[in-house]
Amino acid sequence: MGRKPCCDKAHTNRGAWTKEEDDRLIEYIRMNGHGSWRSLPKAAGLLRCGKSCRLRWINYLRPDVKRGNFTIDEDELIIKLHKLLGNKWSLIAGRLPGRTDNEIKNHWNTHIRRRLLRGGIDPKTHQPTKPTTTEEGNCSSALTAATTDGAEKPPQPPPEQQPNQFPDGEEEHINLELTLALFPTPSESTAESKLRRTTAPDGPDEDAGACVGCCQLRNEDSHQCQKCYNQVVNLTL
DNA sequence: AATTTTCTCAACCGCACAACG
DNA sequence: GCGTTGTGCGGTTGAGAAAAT
Repeated sequence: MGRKPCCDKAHTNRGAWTKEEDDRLIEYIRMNGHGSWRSLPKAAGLLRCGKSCRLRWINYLRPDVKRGNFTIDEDELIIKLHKLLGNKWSLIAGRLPGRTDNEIKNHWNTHIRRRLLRGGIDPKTHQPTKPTTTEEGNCSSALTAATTDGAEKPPQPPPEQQPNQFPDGEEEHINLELTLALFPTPSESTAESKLRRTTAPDGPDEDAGACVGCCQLRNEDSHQCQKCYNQVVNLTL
């Protein structure tokens, strides 16, 4: 017995999508919604695996996908979120409207990671790979300093305008604007229902935090989740 | 101009997890 | 509680583009 494969590889197209396939997928989802990804390819007349359709839609065809280069601000936000969340690309993507987890993951691996290494920062721990000054050890400055393959370096704002700089070693808190859906709708993904953005004007509880491990709302004095012992991050900053 | 090397990123793969019967 | 199914996530691959020689 065992589980059926997600698709019949012998009868599915693989590799790059054609314009015709894209059009067909867009048209089908526009008319019917995606519904069950598994049954979508057949219904849409595509010789593709449901997973492949989903990926193509989410990463490329969705109308709200932002294409093009990442801005310095986006890079810095990615670094900060990565420091906080690790390789939770989908959560990081949730904080960058129009960016997909795959795009951010690629950007991290091909650009940011390398820049951090060049700047003497370990991209896994976000700590200096060797003893450095405070300034050198700052991920953001490492990012911009290491962008320097010469002319690539962007103009720097004056020090007082540098975003998210926390002198004196003060702990950095960034606005995650996270909230929890207690009663997720069926259409929401699991991760989305656990940790999703909010536009609620009143915002979350002043003392609330979210565990980066189990994604549960925590209203605890401690900075450690009592359930899974992961870090609890502030929701209000 | 031709060839080789490096880089980028779309797509695939396998696993984990939740939902359901 | 267990097995099956569907979905989503993170790691990895490989084709094509760009740069270097």
